Amino acid sequence: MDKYDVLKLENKICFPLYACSKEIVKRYRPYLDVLDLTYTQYLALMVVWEKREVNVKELGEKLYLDSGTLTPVLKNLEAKGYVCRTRSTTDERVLNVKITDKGEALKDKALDVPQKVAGCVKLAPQEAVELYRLLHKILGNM
Amino acid sequence: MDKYDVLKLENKICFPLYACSKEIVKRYRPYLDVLDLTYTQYLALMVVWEKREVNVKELGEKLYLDSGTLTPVLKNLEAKGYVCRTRSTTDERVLNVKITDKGEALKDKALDVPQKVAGCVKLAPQEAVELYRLLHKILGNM
DNA sequence: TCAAATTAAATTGTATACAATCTAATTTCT
DNA sequence: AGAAATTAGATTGTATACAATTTAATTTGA
Repeated sequence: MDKYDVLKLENKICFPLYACSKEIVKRYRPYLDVLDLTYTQYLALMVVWEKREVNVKELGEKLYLDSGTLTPVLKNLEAKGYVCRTRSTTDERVLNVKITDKGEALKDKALDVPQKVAGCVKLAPQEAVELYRLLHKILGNM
Repeated sequence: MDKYDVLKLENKICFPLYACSKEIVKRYRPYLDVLDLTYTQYLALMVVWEKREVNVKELGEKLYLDSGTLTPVLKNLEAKGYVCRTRSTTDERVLNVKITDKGEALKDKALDVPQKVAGCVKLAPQEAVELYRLLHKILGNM
């Protein structure tokens, strides 16, 4: 044990988080490719599917993303016809993102994606629950 | 509970992993800014600091990154004078990345980064150990 | 009231990520 | 030996991420 051990990858929590996240996102790809969606587009759609209408600020808070990231993602989803973007009439600064019929139809095609990806995360059920709890504890504290 | 609940953010393990990873990486920024390093550059340097010399393939396996990502990162680190990149004499396909004196000097300046960032991950010690175990279990299975 | 401060998105610039492809070097196999 | 297959990096193209700045709209406060 020398003083440089703190600089080793194995001794960190951030690196496995980063690596795990990337590897699992990669597992989504084949299933999302079929739907012509990227993971970020899929994340954004999940929120719009649930709320039917949401503004960019709310979406950013849910997804931990800012408008610099979301603007092109949402323009892309609009170009594909899954959402429409309209300024709020009561506050022109606010952009509302609403699901379209085509976007609603996509929801049914996406239903089996979670289950298919879940197969590659081989944790016991109680381990998944614990991981979920720990991640949300970290997120809640920052 | 309807059939669309599987498409909610809260019901997934991947999204909190993705969000947690990004939020913690963000916490590195102020400390890495001082060293003129990005998180990815810092990750790469950690491996080079530990092994002194490593080729791109080995580095990619350690970091779960491919040459498409690593090539520009390593060129950047070379431009800053922290590493040098030289082709192996026994196999011209292989590119060796070696720490320089300047890179070695940077190691000491980076020593307190982990501790400073650790403060924002407010987990009990045994929770951090468990999180570490779960993440490596997932990584080991994929 | 109306200038100053704040806010929501968009834009700009830099740095990843990664799939797909390409190139050059090395191995394998007949 | 020499063609075919494999391998290591680099390149190309697309899509994030995010800090910093900008723009336009709204709210605050003297």
